[in-house]
Order: sequence, then C-alpha cells, then structure tokens
Amino acid sequence: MLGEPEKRRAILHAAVRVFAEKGYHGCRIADVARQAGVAYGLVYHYFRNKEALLEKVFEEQWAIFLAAVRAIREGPGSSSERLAGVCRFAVDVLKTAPAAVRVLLLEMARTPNVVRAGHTRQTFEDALHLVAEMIADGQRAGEIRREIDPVVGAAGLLGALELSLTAMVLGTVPSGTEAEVERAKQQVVAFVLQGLRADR
Amino acid sequence: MLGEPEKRRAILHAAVRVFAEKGYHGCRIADVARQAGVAYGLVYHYFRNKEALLEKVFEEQWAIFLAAVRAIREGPGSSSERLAGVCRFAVDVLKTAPAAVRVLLLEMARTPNVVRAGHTRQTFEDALHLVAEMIADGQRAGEIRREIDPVVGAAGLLGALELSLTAMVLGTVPSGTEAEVERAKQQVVAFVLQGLRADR
Amino acid sequence: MLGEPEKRRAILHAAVRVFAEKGYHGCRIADVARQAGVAYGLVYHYFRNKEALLEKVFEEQWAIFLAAVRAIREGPGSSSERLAGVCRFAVDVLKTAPAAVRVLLLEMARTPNVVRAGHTRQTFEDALHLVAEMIADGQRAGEIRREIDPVVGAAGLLGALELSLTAMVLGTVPSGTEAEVERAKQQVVAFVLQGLRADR
Amino acid sequence: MLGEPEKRRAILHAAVRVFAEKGYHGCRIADVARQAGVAYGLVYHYFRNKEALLEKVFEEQWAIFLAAVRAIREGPGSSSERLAGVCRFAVDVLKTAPAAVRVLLLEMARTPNVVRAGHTRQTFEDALHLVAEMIADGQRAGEIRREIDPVVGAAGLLGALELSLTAMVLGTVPSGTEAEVERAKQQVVAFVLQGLRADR
DNA sequence: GATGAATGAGGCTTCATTCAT
DNA sequence: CATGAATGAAGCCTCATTCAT
Repeated sequence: MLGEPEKRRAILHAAVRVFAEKGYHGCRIADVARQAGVAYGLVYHYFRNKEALLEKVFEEQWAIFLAAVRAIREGPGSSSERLAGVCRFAVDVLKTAPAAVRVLLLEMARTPNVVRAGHTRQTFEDALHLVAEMIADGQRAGEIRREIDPVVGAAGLLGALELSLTAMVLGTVPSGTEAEVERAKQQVVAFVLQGLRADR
Repeated sequence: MLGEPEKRRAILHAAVRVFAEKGYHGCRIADVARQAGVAYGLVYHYFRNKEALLEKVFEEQWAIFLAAVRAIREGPGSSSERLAGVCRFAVDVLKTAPAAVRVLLLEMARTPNVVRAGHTRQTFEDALHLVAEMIADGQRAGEIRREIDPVVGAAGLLGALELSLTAMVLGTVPSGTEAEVERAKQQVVAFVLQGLRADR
Repeated sequence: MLGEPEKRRAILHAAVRVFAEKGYHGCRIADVARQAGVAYGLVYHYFRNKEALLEKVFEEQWAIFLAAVRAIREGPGSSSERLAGVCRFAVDVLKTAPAAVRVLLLEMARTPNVVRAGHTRQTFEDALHLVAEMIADGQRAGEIRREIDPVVGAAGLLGALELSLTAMVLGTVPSGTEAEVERAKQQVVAFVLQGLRADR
Repeated sequence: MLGEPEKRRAILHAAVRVFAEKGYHGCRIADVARQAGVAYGLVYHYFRNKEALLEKVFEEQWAIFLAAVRAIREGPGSSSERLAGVCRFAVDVLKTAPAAVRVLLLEMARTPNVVRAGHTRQTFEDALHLVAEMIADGQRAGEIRREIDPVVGAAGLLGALELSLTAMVLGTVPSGTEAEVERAKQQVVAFVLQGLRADR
C-alpha cells in the first residue's frame, strides 16, 4: 500500500461516499469519477469494473473494522468489557464515518450473488468468527454463558448492532447529540450483554 | 382481494421468488413474467412499474408477518414467551418460505434515502414499533427490564433475528435437520431474552 | 421463415448494405437501425448482438449462393459447362447485388477467430466441398484432369473467382459496361477451366 | 534503415504476430507493446498511430514478397517456370512465416473504400501488376495464351494461390508434412499453369 | 529515448416502459 | 384481458491517443 497512487485512493474514497449516497445500483461510474476529480477512464485503469470497485471498498472498510475488533480483543478488560467495546466502537464509527458504515450496512447484502459467494462473503464470515472467538474467550473465562453457541451469539451481537445502527441512520433512534449517542451505546451494550428479560 | 385475477397472483408469487433469487436490481421484468408464465406486458397491466411491484410484494409479505406478530401479541403467555414466539415464528417461516424471508431481509429497509422514502420504509417502521410495543407491554408487566428503550430493544431483537437467519441461510449456522432448527431457535431466544453475560 | 417479421428482414437487408459500405468494424448498430428505419433496440430484439447479426447475414447470403450452385450442379450441361456456370453466376451476382458480394468477399476473412471457427467457417467449407464435388463429377466423366485434387481445385476456382471479383469491385478490372462484364466472365472461365480440363 | 532502433524492430515484429493472431481490429496497441516487451507509449514514439503501424507492416511484408517475385522474374527459366516459382515461393513462405502470410491474406486489400485508399491498396495493385507483367512476358514469348488479359490472369493466379493457402492454414488441405506441402505446391502450380499455358 | 498514468469519446448492450393488435 | 413487438434513454466498458516525468 506504500506508494499507492494518490488518484487510486481518491477513487476509493469517492466510491465510499457515492455508494453511501445513492447505493451501488443508483450510482454511475461517472459519479465516482467526478466525485474523485479524475477522468472517467482512470477508474478502469485501477479497477477491473464497477463490481470490483465495490468489492475493494468492502474489503478495505471491513479490514479497518476487523483490525479494530482484533485490537480490542487483544486489549485490556474482561471479555464482556471487550465485547461492549466492539459495540461502542461501531457506534463511534457511525458518527465519525457515516458513509462508510452506510455502505457496509446497506450494500453488504445487496451485491450480486456471485460476489456474495466470493470475497465479500468471506470477509463477512471472518467478522462473524472473530466475534465468535471473543465469545468463546469469555466462555472459557466463565464470563459468558456456556449454553450460547459462539457463532449464534456473534450473529446476534452483530445483527443487533447492525439494526440498531440502521435505526440510528434512519433517525428512528435519535443520535443527533453527544448524549443521545452515549445513551444509544449503553442501550445496545445492555441488550447484547443482558438481554431483555428483567427477572433472574 | 376477492375475485383477484389468478394471473395477478401468479405474478406476485413469481416476483417473490425472483427477487429472492437475484435481488431487485438483478432481475428483469421479463424474468418475473417468465417465472409466472405470462406475457410481460401483463405485468404492466397489473402494476404501474417495477418499483410498484416490489412495494406490493413487501406489503403483502410484511402484512403476513405483522399479522402473525399481532396474533402472537394478542395470544396467551407471558411477555417474554410472546417475544420468544416471534423469534420461533420467524425461524419457522424461514424454513417454510425461504424466498419470502430473503426478499424481506435483503431488500428491506436497505435502500438509499432518496429512492424509497415511501411505503416500504413505513412498513419497516411499523414492524419495529409493533415489537417495541410488545416490549413495552413486558415492561409494564415487570417482565422486561425497564432501562431498555423499547425501540432499541426491538431493533436489537429483529437485528439479532435477521443476522441469525442470514447465517442460517448461508449455512454458517446449521439448519438442515429438524433438530438443528429447533436448537437454533432456542439459541436465538436465549440470546435475545438473556443476553450473553453469564453472571448475575 | 414464413411469417418472418418484416422488420427483422429490414434489419438484415440494412445490415448487408451497411456492412458492405463501411465494413463490420466500421459501422455501428445505430447505422444499421437507421438504415433499416427501426429503433435501435429492435436490432437486439431480433439478434443477440452485432456478431450474431453478421453471422446471420453471412449465413443467408451464402445460402443463396450455395442454393444456386446446387441448382447448377443438378442442371444440364457437361461438368465443365456447369463449373463455368458457377463462375458466370458469381459475376452476375456481383452486378445484381454488389453489396452482398462485397460483404461475402471483404468480411468473410475478417471476422473474429471465434466466429471463424463457428458457423461461418462451416459455411465456407460447405462451399468448398460442394465445388469439389462438382470437380469430382467431372473427373468421373473424364472431363476434368484426374491429377487435380478436387479440394485444391475448388480452392483454386473459388480463389480465382474471388480475387477477380475483388479486382472488378476495386475497378482494377473494368466491369462498367455490359460488354466488359461479359468479357470478364469469359476470362475467368477460361482461366479456371483450361486449368482443369483434361483434353488439350 | 541502418541503425534502426532495435525496439522499433521489435514492435514491427510483434505487430505482425499480433495482427496475424487477432486481426487488426481485434488487437490493442497494448497487445503489440506487450508482445514486443516495450512500454506502450513507445509505439507512439515510433509510429504516428495504429493505422500507420499496420501500413508499415504491410509495406515491409509486401516489400519482401515483391522483392522475391521480382528476383524470380529476373531469374532463369521459362515464363511458366517463373510463374510456378512464384507459387512455390508463396507456399514456402506460408510454412516459414505463417503469421506474415496471415496478415497479408486477412487484412490486405479487404478494407472498405473510404478507410484505406492509401498506401496499402497501392501496394496491392503493385503486386497484381507485377504478376500481370510476368504473364505479359510469357505472352510475348508465346508461352502463355494470348486471349488471357494479364491482369485477370494475375488476379486468378493470386486468388487461387490465396485461397489454397487459406485452405492449408485452416487445415482443409493437409500441409503438415514435407510431402504434403510439396504435393500442395504441385497441385496449385498445375491448376494455375495449365490454365494459362498456350500449348496443349 | 522510454515509461505508463491519465484522458474521454465512442459504441455496444440492457431493459424499463409503451403501444398496437 | 392478454400479447410481445417496438422504443430509446442510460450506462458500462474499451481503447486509441496524449502527456508529464
């Protein structure tokens, strides 16, 4: 990645913004090129086609997310604190780079089947298993209930996170102020860690 | 809907299958018509355009899902049993009518702002608020923790459900046999109701 | 072919003219559509793509030529008279339908490799073997020298014919007047036949 | 041409191979450059554009062919022996440098009027007239039948030669072994000469 | 001389939509 | 109601050519 052409990077940045804005199918390569400030043809100099560009965008954004999750996993705190950290981080990213999150959330499931079977799907499963590992860590430490299958737990955590973020993106759950964001984080963490039921 | 032309119905059925298979953007009106066994001019006889067809598909599928959820809400059992019932029902539908679930999951609220501010989004929010009501019911009954915002809780529940179903569709979580499906249901219910944390 | 849509035919006719005028690579589908007086998209309603259209043009033109050659073969006269008839016919066609001949001569060899290996090549070999059969007929009748391999003889005949026609198309060999055409026919026949004829 | 840059030569060599392989329109400048092992900007350093490159390729290949034909014309033997020599030489070249022959055969004079009224066509007519001269020589010497128009005769000879070579390239006429090649030569010569020869 | 990034017009192809029958 | 031929705008992609280094 060192010495990566600056314009290639500009195209990827632009693609994130444009995909987020209009969706994969709603935008044209011309939009990406214009947004990036480069000539139309240059997009095809760096990427095989529109699909490959989307693929690359996914790859990079997920890589960033996964790297952060891995860092949290290696970091300090109990297992449940670390899992909470993942949720908090995700919400923070939503406020920092909403476009990136939108692409990840909105376009992930919408790419053609072929792609889904390819790299993107692999990346998705990587994320799932990484979180599953964190859950298994917690089970070994006795912090996480042993009856939960780590993979189902990971799907539950990420799914709850995703739809909560979507609700925030759509405005159904308020997230305008600092305080609202903080409250949303706590809610999600509470849901994931403790569930809905009151009694126990 | 009484006396609804048989071919109109055939087109809607076909649309569910085709959208599920290839996605909204990945299929052509011709695909729907072929699958339905009608001429494709006929699609335009019954539906204003492609978008309207998708809307109608959503509307019908959601109506079915919402009706079931409402029935569960009105039915017997404690609040947490009823919320569990929603989860169980969703997993059952996945096995009965996977195509319908795929369409709902993949094409749902996940379309960029501009395009679909319309009916679909409204329908999505209906579902969210219906579940939120169930949670509020539980809070009033003292069964559900009061700190949880019902809307965030609903988003968490549906999100966890959705990604778990997706994992089942993709095969990451096994759901081939009757027993596997039953186990998956229990896992999801446990996650949603009790969360991940062991100690309390 | 009965009940063949009139516009499909118009497109094929137009394609012959346009390919002849500008060559396969030099013309656009838009040119064909305009020449045919139909909408752009209709070309794609009837033909898979540009290549398939060319393929079809070849097929039809060759079919006409081959049918005529077969008729000549079945008709009266000695073998050498029939072979002469093929040459005369070809020159006549050049004057009647120069566009068709131009396409056959100029584009035959210029299509992408893939096609060449396909139907077009088959058609070419059909023509070669049909003429070879006529030569073999003549050998059995003692009219054509037995040392000549029929296939090489056919290649020689058709090649001589083709380049002579090309020379006429290009104007290097005059073919403006009735008399010039007649003289050219005699020349070609003389060249071809006296090379094949056994007696001397 | 002395001191001609080595890379310029590499580009020309590569162009012959690539044009032969995929045809003029079927290849990109990048293909030529890659085949030549140079950067593709360099092609534009040495040649004005793609068309000019093709022209140059023709010019060189024809120059070689024409030089050989001229040498044969100046050489020993009767007129018919010399014409036979031209045929034999052409077949030999096919085996030695099939790519060059393919380019000459496939891309030669066969381009629509407008595009290439230029050098290439002139070169083609040069060849035609050169062979026509050899025929006229033979007529003056009484070896070749006087009724044949030398230009038509030349077109016949070259056409017969071309299509026979094409048939060999395609494998319709066998030319794998030394003996098959020799037999093919004899056949072509017999076809061509006995059509031209006065005596019988 | 040599490189390859950058440009952008051109053209094929798709497909939602309309319309005559 | 039903059909499918007809339309044409939209957009992806290619690739010859230029240009800064």
